[in-house]
Amino acid sequence: MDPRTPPSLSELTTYLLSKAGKEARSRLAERLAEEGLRLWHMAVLAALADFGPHAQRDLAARVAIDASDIVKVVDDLAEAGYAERARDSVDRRRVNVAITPKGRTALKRLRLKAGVVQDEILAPLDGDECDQLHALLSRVYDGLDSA
Amino acid sequence: MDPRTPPSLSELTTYLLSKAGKEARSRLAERLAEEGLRLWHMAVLAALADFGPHAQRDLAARVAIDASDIVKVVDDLAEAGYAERARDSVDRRRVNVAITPKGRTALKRLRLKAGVVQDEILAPLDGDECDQLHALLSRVYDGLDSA
DNA sequence: CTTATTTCAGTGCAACTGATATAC
DNA sequence: CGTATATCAGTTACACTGAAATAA
Repeated sequence: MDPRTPPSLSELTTYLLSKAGKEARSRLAERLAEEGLRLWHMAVLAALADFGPHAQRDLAARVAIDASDIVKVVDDLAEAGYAERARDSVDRRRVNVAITPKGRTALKRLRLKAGVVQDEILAPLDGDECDQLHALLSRVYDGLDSA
Repeated sequence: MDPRTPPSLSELTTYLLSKAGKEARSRLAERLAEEGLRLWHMAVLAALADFGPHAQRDLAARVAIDASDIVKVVDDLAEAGYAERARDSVDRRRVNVAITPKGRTALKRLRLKAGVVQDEILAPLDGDECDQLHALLSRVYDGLDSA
């Protein structure tokens, strides 16, 4: 039997969005697994690299993960030597998390992997079209919280 | 703390793709839950409406779900009166599944819901831009199996 | 005897909920 | 006291694996 997608689905932009997004995520997850990492590890490292140290709670908000789930992610990063925890000296409830030099090096590798996956996924498009897609998706992404 | 997304992530088209897709999926799932249905139920109904009756195994391939997971989906659709099972008379291993008139009516409702969600998600874009996005994503989607 | 289809039982991962301990 | 943070335990949903039952 031919495996063509039902037109009622493929005519939905949101269906294509969902499928392409899922595929991108799963391919990147595969690559990250080579290093024993998951997607959340990369997201957290990126947040720490881009915005500096965070309290764990703020880290969770930044990458939109549940506060109860970030504990294990930071555990793993600390164990790998990619991040450091330190009790906040003024508010001793808080645990500040910072990226280490080793973490920055790892993040560079992860970004390379992400670039490779992106090139695979966007292979059907030329450079201009990739830019167009990125611009359109940026606006869609920015509009997500409001509605 | 401001919850801005780390630029290292938002500059990745695949990140935007993944996030927008996930949001679209979860919003539609919410709407379908109002009818006691899930996303797979809609996908299967769409496949049956677009391509006619399928053996269960072919249905699974069509919507890219695992053969062992489609059993419950068809169970639910049959129980709701949206689909009918019938043993194939020539190959009695096969169970042929067909959509019922009631199923078609239900699918129309589901499509309306999907349209509403899509309008929400794509709200930042005008009509032409929606068309552009759909055209770009179609080509990305079509390229997914090859690489 | 091998293969195909359906079905069920179990595993692993991700996202969320609820409860607790500690500190403000 | 009430609130905030971090942590842990348990729940649900989802995708996949393995195996059994039936039929080709």
